[in-house]
Amino acid sequence: MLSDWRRNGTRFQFVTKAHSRVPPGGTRTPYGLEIIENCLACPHRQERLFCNLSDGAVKRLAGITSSAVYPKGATLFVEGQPARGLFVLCSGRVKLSTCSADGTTLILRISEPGEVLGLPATVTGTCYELTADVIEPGQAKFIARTDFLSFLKDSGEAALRVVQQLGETYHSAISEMRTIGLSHSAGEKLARFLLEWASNYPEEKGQVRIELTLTHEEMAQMIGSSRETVTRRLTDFRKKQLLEVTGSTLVIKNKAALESIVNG
Amino acid sequence: MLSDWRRNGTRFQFVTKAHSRVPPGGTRTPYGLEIIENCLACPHRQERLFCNLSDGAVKRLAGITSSAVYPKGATLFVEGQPARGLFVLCSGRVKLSTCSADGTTLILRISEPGEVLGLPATVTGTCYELTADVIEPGQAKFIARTDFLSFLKDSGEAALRVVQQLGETYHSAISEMRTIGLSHSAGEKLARFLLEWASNYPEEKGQVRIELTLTHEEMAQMIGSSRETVTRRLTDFRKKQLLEVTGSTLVIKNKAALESIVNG
DNA sequence: GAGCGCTGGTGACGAAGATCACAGTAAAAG
DNA sequence: CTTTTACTGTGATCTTCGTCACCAGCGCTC
Repeated sequence: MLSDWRRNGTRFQFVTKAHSRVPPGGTRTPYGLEIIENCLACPHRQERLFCNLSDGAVKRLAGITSSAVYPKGATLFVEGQPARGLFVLCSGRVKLSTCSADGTTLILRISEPGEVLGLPATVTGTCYELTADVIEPGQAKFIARTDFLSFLKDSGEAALRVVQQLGETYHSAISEMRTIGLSHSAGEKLARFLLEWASNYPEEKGQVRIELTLTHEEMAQMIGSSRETVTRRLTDFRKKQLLEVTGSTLVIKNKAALESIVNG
Repeated sequence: MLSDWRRNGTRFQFVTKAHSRVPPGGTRTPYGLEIIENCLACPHRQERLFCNLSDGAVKRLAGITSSAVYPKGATLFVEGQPARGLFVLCSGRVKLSTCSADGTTLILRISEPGEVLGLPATVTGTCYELTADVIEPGQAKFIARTDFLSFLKDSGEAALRVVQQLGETYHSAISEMRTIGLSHSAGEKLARFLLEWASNYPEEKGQVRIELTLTHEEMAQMIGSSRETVTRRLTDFRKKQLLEVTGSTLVIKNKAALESIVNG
């Protein structure tokens, strides 16, 4: 399932913390990122399930969170590690994966800003079931397990929010499961994956323009296939006028046709 | 992925409720099941995550639960239905599956007594993501969504327990994901599945005796393979002295060898 | 006891895809 | 500006597994 020399996957074993301090008057880091120091004043607070708590709860959380900016390639936590706590992703994108003894990797999810990482393991007190690697630099807040649990005990509001968040996480896992488990061919899996990804973008006349900053290798790991077949199926799709690819932008030209692939 | 004439999978579309009333002095139904009327006095209460709440919480829950006994083949809920509420499985076993447009079925889990079914969909207020079919008759308590949510709001204790339960559910989903997504061959998937199943039974000198009341077809649906290959791999394993099968009892004779299959 | 529904067991065949190997680019590093 | 590294694109093989087809056994009902 792995091929070429890509076999030797590199992995940062230690979290690389970068400058989280904002220079006086400035809000930009070397990465060109907007830094969120104060969750209360965060511009995204409303739209994010876990961040949109009452002022009181957010203030209390502020007391137990620590913030850091992570470069591309940084690892937030590793599968099998006892859960130290959870991360709230403020910006950037994180790859959640699991890998087997022989190095085969399965990517379960690409997390977007606003998501909570490591929540299931933190609340159950077990080990992280996945590995979290930063694939697009960004900021994350860390909350230690014990702090979080005592916070949860006091705040019924937060507990409910956590319940919802967990429900969503589960939902997306099932959805991923369906792409991998219910498809007859790699083409079907790929179509499923692309449609799933496209569901976050607006559709216009059966066409969707999506940003897909993933390598073929990574897509292969998401659908449980090999890099070469992803390349081949993708060119098939292009030849059949279903897609157009320009750099990291992918335009689904014929969404209906893709859908008919997954629905047999 | 489906074969033979087994293609036409039957599915009960409506819940079949059976006698839940216990005759005076008796605790047995026509199914030979022990009926649990009162959760407070339930002999299993201690050992079951969700049932092991304080007396107060259990009493309050009693007011909003309804109990029923389900025969084999009954369907508790169907994938895609708006979530009405959740079920607490008191006894019996339930198959959780999802199926695609062409009828291919993927089984995600066989639930055991004490588990909560339909929880993620109920708390997020979405549709059930899976279908729940009874494969071994048993009793389940039903709690309607709105009742449950208002109960959760008041009881921080219960909310925490729900959080844990969701974490466990997620954990098992990931584990299932690994069997399906990280294996190179059907044999590997089957070995993974058997070992996972065996982890609930005691090991003795590298041997484990497990009860496996699943048909080859069902196992195939659990590992995302076909009935015939399950049969073939299973006979392979027997020929290699890794297994012994007698009726629904399966003895793993050489656990180490099975493990070496999954670890490459 | 004849027939039917469901399950397990096997052989034959073909297609899909993993793997290997290498060429061509494109971007970063030196 | 060259060199290296990372990614994409294809061709040739070879294995696996899904599919079709058929048989046998078992429990059930009529």
